[in-house]
Amino acid sequence: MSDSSPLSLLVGSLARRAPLAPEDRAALLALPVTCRDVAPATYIVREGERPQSCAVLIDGFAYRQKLSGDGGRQIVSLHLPGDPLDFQNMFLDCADHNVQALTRATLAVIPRAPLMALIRSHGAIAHAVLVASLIEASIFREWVLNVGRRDARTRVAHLLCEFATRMDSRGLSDEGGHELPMTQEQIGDATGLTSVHVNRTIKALEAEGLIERQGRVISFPDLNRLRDVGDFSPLYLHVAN
Amino acid sequence: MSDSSPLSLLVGSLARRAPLAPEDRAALLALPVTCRDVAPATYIVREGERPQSCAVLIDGFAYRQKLSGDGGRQIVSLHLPGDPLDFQNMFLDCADHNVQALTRATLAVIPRAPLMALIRSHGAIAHAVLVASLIEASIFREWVLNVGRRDARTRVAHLLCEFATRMDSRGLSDEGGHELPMTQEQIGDATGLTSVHVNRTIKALEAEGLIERQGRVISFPDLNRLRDVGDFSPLYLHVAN
DNA sequence: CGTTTAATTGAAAGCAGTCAAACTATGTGG
DNA sequence: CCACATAGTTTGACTGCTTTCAATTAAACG
Repeated sequence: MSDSSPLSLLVGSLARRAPLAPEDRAALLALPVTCRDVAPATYIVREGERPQSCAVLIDGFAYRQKLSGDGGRQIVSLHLPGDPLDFQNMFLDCADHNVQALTRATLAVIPRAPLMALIRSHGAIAHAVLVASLIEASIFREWVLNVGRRDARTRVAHLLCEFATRMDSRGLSDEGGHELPMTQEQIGDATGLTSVHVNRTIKALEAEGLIERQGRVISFPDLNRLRDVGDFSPLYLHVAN
Repeated sequence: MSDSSPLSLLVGSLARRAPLAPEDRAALLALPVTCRDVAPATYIVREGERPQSCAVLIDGFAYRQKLSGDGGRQIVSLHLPGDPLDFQNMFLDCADHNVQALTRATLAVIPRAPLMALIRSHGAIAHAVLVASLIEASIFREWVLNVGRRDARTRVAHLLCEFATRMDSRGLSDEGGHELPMTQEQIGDATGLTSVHVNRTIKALEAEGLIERQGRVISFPDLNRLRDVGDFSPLYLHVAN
């Protein structure tokens, strides 16, 4: 648990559902790593590229995004500190989507070769990477459902619940509130709605007392009730919690 | 390539993007396996369960599906012969979605323990499983975009293009047409539309000469034009093709 | 402070949903 | 081989959720 290394967050993230021996943890922490600060909206991975390194989110938030032919943007997932941002590109031929910083963010960048070597030589780490990517896939499935079969009110509430739950499960929440780092346009891109309708939906949720806002800090006075509204069940996140 | 084993399809499916040595292939083909025929709509995996075996689709079609609280159904992916249907449940605590047979189907059922042992002992097979699940995740991302940001006409055309492309890439297409095994209601569940609107959309595509139908066999006289309409680019499928 | 970005609001239009009914396959049993 | 039952497709009329367009207000930032 050497909190001094930027990768200790990654170790915690991987070890949460797949056990890692001290030796595995040490090997991960010994990886060569470069830290990099990026501004909001910076592209971390671009569709079509083949990155030669793997970024891990250390601080701040990021998201995955795809563009449709007519210019529409769809955010397909959100990422919290500790999340690996492009494991998949180490194993696939080229990136099939974009990754962007949502806020100002700090990245730990690991060169491709030593990380690959580590995964090949340490079965437990390979296992943890597989589990992490399977959980990510589960979240994608839930998003297909969210965007495909729920109305605007439910969709937005679901997104907020997922965010709050994931923050909580990592102990990243402040007491009494979660800072939601998204603009209403970004919430729209994540839910398949327009920013105008997101605004109306959020104001309605606020009027009902389901959420409270002060600036960009959003809080959930009654998360249980919001979970009902958002048709939210945390099973798909596969958190012990 | 012993085509006699029901698992030879799986071997081909895994080996397509991650090389497998003859020894790896032989080990896969030596797995204990039971074949099972199921009727359309049979549940292969149920949300909440923890399966003790892993089904591989040998013949016919299947899909993954989730239900929303108000009874809506969202199909989140389609599966073709050769696809493993619940690798993820070997590594996660419990199933987060349902898997159902789309048509009458034949399954090869592998007990959990020997398959796990094989994956642990053969790095190349573990690698292939990871690559397969990463590609599946890529397809989920594209579906989020499809359902979230495209209009009905584009969505349906995209689904048809994906189906045709995946069938083609495995040599499963008949000459001059693909048998589309889905009802219009199922197409609606896969695209986030109602069956009524799917019907109108499909009839419009037919009137434009983009698709042809005779009974349940659908064909694509001009797949290139359909790809334009469906905003379809096969990059996300990660097929050599 | 001034400038830019984000949030808010209203009015109008449209795409897709809902409801209901008719029609067409498909398959089954007599 | 036909009559019936069932499942799926098709069509029309109407509704409504969400988008679009446009303008205003508020907040963030250098």
